[in-house]
Amino acid sequence: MKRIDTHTITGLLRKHGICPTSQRVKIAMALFSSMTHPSADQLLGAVNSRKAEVSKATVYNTLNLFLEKGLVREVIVDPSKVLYDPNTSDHHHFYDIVTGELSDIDASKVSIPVLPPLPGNRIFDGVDIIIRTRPAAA
Amino acid sequence: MKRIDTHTITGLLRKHGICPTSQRVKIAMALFSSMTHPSADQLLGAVNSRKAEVSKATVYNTLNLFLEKGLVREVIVDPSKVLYDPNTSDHHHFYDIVTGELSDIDASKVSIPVLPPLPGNRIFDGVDIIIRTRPAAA
DNA sequence: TTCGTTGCAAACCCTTTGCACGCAC
DNA sequence: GTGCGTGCAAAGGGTTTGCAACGAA
Repeated sequence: MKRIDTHTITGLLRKHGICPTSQRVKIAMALFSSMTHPSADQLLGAVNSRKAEVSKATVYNTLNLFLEKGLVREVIVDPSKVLYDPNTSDHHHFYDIVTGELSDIDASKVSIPVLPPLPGNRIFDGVDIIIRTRPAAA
Repeated sequence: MKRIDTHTITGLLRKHGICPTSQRVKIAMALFSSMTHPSADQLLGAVNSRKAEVSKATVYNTLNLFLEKGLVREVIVDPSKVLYDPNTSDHHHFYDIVTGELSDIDASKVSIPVLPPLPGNRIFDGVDIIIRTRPAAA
């Protein structure tokens, strides 16, 4: 649980061209202080843990807005739900296929030496590397 | 469209411990001759293109069975649907984020030089590398 | 007969959408 | 007053499940 103050968050939102309404600030606070990769549903629960403050639709809309504005990244490892990654620096992921746990890998540790030629008339957009693991004990 | 005969498919199914019923053979034929990465829905359409031969539930059940038995791989790039990859050899993917097209990259072209240390008490299961692209023309 | 497989429809879950209300400027 | 943001509920779409019918050994 990282300590993040409201002022930092509102500044961050504004810097990305997002009007910092109270709901958006609450969602951003939950996301950036989590240090994990929460799903929309987990965020909804985190924000409303004390009392209902934000609706489900607003969480989804807000996350899509953050995504569009480059404030968060989407991590797609489980077909049943999308995870959101508050870390936008260059990095990759370990994914435990049994527990569903996701953790970061610094990009410097797994860089690809040579980018293969892109097919057709395409331009590079990014690379996702997911290293799948399983718990060691049977 | 690869040429694949029924006999090859039934042998393949049996080798993986799957009883080759007529529906399963049809689904496997469609999948292995496609040379793309079809979704469950596309396979359903392909198998039933002439007349209804297999139900939707059977397609999903069969694909999950194939997955479990290691006959196909799952490719998760789009949260809205799972794609199935008949190529189980070691390879990775280009994914066009606009058109949704997926194409293979031979593993030798993008190998990771050093595997980073796994977190906690985990064992390696595999690596997925997805190189995202966009069409070049604006 | 017996057990595994199939088909249908309904259930499920996550996510998106439509529309009215509310707040800020 | 105008426009964006929000909440609610309903719709949407892919996937799974329950159960009866079916089919091969």
